[in-house]
Amino acid sequence: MTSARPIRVRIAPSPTGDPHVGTAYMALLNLIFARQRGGQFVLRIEDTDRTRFVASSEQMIFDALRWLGLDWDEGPDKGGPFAPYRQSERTPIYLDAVATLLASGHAYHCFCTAERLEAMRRQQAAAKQAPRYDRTCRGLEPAAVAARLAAGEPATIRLAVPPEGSTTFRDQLRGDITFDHHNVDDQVLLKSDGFPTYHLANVVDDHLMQISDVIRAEEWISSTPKHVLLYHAFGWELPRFWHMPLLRNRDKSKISKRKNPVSLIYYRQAGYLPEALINFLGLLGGGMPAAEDAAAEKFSLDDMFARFQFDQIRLGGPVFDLEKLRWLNGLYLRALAPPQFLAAVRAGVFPDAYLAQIAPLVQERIETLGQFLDLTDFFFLDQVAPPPEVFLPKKRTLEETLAVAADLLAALEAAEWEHAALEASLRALAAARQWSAKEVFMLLRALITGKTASPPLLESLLVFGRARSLDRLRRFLEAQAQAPATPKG
RNA sequence: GGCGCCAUCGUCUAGCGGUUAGGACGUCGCCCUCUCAAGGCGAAGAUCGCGGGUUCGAAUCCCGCUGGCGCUACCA
Repeated sequence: MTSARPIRVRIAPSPTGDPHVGTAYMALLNLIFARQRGGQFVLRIEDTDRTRFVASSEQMIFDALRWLGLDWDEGPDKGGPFAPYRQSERTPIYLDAVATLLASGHAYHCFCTAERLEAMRRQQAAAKQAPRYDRTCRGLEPAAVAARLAAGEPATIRLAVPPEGSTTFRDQLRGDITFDHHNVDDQVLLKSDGFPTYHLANVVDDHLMQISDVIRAEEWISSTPKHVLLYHAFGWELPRFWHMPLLRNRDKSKISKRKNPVSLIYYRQAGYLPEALINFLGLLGGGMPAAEDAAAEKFSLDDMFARFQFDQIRLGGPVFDLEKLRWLNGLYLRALAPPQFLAAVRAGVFPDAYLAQIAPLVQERIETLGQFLDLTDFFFLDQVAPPPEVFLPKKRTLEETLAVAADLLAALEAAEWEHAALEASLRALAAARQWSAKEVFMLLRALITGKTASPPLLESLLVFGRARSLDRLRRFLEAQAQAPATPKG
């Protein structure tokens, strides 16, 4: 029933921040799939959410994936037969698709405001009903719609889900999955800002770019019926769906930056070798044949092309275990020839660009070159472990200080990584906690540098990097949670 | 709450009706050794989430339960 068509797969990251380890995982799986079947691997940038858009993100995604050796055949920076590969440059296509849907009755205009929708959901929650669009606008007369549109009233366009029946689709790893239409929401397809939502853009582009196999994370299973409905509405052939297990935190929740370093930038800066990270990712979720000893756990991307088995994938979400990654990384590091190792040290811990940023911070407070490392060691250390004498402000309890440290982590996560924004955020935190700004800055200094004296804090933070700063705070809090410091004196 | 997915040592996994349930990380011990690693050897660690079936026989098949997770946005 499915015609044999060329294998084409894709990853579709959203440029909303640091490149994510989950993106690398999906890229790896897609790349393997494509290489094993002589197919093409496409990179498509899904930048349809203008509120979360981060301009620098796209380039970071390119860099991180290339660093890992997960290169693509077609993409925004390479072009290809289905360009453009950036969704923000494809809006006419989506508008066109939406017009088709409107004409065939598969979609409709919705004039409900965000406020009304919110109120509706609150009511539904209070009545213990499932939060779902109540279809107020679904029955609007065409003339009324035209009039309101003409009057300039903002509108979205929603998918008209059939009121009865159900949609079944085949997941290649799990078999058939059925969703009753009563449980499928009339999803917004086109936002009032004129940009499509994921659901529309993704389906339209997968079809236009002739994607044969959609290999994506498990979190998409519940929206797949909407996608299937769209394919049917357009009369398009369905791709095969492969939903991959989700990477997890230690507590089994979906991997998140709050509980794990998830930024690929972090792994690169913290001195992980791309081969090791790729190897580790390949170990997760089954796929590779069982190892009969430790040496067999080590394998390359080429080994994965040769031996990875998609039908062997385990469906339970694997915990992302840093301990094992570190062990693997050590394996790779120790296997390097001495000149390669030296080169790795230079590139990984003392890159010129990094040193060039650090040097100005200490030049004016230095007397001999020998002091350089004394002043800057925290930039190079894997972690620092300040004792309570260092991080605990006088007249503050350990409990309170740890609470502020947790606030600090949250504040830095939320703040834009830029001097003024960081400073404002720290001062706001101090005010909220009724701490002096000095105390807050001192605490942060202690946690990041491990010392009470350091180069300028904010400047140091900016050079040290967001990913590593957050990780350092997180690890401090984790360590304290496990073995609380005992303040003395 | 609703819907969906999932379920083997702490973690990653092998296992696909008959195994002492295998390997790896981590942990612990011993060896090596000026130290620490690495390396070698070894140990502890899983009544295969629970309860019913099917079967001569179930971690493996079926059902129920429980638990975990995901989705439940004009985010992806």
